[in-house]
Amino acid sequence: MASIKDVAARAGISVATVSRVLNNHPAVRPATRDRVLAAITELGYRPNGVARSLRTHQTHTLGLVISDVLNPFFTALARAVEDQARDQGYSVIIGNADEQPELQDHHVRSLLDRRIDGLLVSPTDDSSPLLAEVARSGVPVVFLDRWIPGVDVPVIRAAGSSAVHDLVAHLYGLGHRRIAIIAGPSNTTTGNERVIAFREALDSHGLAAPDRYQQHGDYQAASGRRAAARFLDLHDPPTAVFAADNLMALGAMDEIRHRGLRVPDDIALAAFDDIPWFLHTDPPLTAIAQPTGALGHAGVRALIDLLDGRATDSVTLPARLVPRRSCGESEMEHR
Amino acid sequence: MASIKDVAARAGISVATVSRVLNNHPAVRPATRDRVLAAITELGYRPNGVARSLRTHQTHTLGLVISDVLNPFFTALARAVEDQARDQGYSVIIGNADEQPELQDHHVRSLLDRRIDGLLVSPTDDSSPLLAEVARSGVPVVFLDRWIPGVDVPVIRAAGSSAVHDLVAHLYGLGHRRIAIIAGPSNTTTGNERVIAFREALDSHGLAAPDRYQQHGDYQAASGRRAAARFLDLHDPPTAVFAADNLMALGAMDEIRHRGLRVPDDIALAAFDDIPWFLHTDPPLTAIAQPTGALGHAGVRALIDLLDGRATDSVTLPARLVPRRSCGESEMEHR
DNA sequence: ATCTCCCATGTAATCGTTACCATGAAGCGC
DNA sequence: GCGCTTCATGGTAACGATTACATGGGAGAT
Repeated sequence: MASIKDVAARAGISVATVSRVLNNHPAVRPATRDRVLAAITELGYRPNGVARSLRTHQTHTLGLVISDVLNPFFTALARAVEDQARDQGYSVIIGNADEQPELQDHHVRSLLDRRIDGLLVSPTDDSSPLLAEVARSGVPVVFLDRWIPGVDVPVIRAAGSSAVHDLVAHLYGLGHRRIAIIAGPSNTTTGNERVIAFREALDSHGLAAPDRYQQHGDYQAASGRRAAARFLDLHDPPTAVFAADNLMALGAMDEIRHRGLRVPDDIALAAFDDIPWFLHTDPPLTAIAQPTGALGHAGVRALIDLLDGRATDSVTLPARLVPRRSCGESEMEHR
Repeated sequence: MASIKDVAARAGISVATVSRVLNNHPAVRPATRDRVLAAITELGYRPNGVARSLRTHQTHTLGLVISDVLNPFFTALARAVEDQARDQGYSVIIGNADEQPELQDHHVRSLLDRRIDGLLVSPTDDSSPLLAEVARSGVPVVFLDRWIPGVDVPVIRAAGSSAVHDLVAHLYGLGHRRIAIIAGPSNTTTGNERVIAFREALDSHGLAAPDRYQQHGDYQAASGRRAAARFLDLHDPPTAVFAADNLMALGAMDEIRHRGLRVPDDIALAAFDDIPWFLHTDPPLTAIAQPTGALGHAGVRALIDLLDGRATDSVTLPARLVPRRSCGESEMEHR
């Protein structure tokens, strides 16, 4: 593969000048620039990004570590991150942590070894010594969706609390009084937040929140299924279930159907995270929609601000309730 | 950030020896190795992958260019590729072409500039001068799922044809005689193959395949919707529709429901690509399942074989029919 | 005791760029 | 016409690693 030296030789000029042309430095005579450009096309030369990175200490690459690529929420998030990064001239390397802290650490280390310019992370849990150290050591880091308390980096996330209140109000309005939650892992920030908002909302309607109406899952379908099974085995099963993410909602739906019960007639179901498929499930699922694209875009912007040394704040965007048929019929049905 | 020189200084030794320890070269006295290791942990040293790559001409990174990350089939494929690559000590940079040839070229170029060791591509269409040239120039390339005729690189894909025959037989068995297809773009190999298999299957049952029962989409939901609308507007609409990918099936379902019709009572629906959500749609969708994980794994193995200079063949894996309720009731219902 | 040979280690070239400094020519004011 | 600035360009050190080759010391063979 041709190098800058070959181009220089071909154009009868020094490598320094070729480099100037490449980086469109102003001090190059137009005639020379043309000669260089000609040599470049003749040789099919493309600058070696590796060498460039070594010299400039920049890779124009961002690392994105997420918990589960197969979760449509994270897929959409990754897509948004990639789009925005490309717009700004950056590539993205995605690391899929699969909700495993060790795998997350593996990816963080591997990305740092590749000298990515900055890191976007949605941490698997709320304490990662490695991430804390990385952030402290000055590597530009931004948390996306989830974060780690005590680690001082910008956090880009959606505030679900008011939408959760709306959801509970919606359920209450449809007559539900025994409402259960399939929560996320209690060692994730999103896991906790959603539970807290949920309990507050119950409280504000004077509803009880007994322990047996709260199960913890791991954001995977199978755990949603197990949690639903526990609820349905109770002597006074809940009339409505709120799943803290889309995959657990799917699992719960699975279990409910498996028992020959119907949503919403026998039991209502709602989920955190809206995804296109929810329109097409049987019945369409009521969900809390996060502004996924905006989150990804804001995350990249924040990280690039950090890279460029600009001041960067955390961003919290609103989530909103999207009522469909899975909690019972209401007058305000949306498509 | 500490470099190999710092480690050498700290251990009172030359950089060559540190490098030997790093690459566990045998000719290092255990005592020296320990001193080096100690210095490494004290300094928190991590080798600079960029410098290493420049020197060794290897990045231990693979490029994966796919047509649409948001399509669950490709998401799962990407996931499988990443898993297998990690097992083999490689990272993956994913480029999302969004079914746009120019974006695909952008990613290919950007990946090559980063000097990835090899490229996995699922081409957006069946002719890409850039990819042809890249392959000819000796860069290790493997095609995944789709390929480009005339470009001589290994192709890893699923053979859908026998499963398509099974599907048509299934539909025929349920009494369907007017069967339509929402095909993929005719300039993709998968688009064509599925149509050909479909028409052959119709033919073998003595069924006609009039032009009005064939529409082309672009593998996106909206196009499935439009195609379904055309079929439903006919004076003799088909009784069954086969969509050549999952997103177009989704769009078709959307349109059918929008018109107040029911699947399968008013019209049957089946899709190419099985995805977890199809279990939960209303009704559960009959689909042709590709061995997605195996495809991804085989793709990576083939590419690494190529990198290591081993002989590499194309691989074709079988797809299979997964009958559910969307084509009408049958005795053999699967969960 | 001397000669080999091998083992552990050091020296330095190299990968492909960028960027600093030097250099010579040209332009300009006086 | 002289000195000074500016411009276009060249030479070359560095970025951080790997690796071929050189080197010196010790062990084993004779």
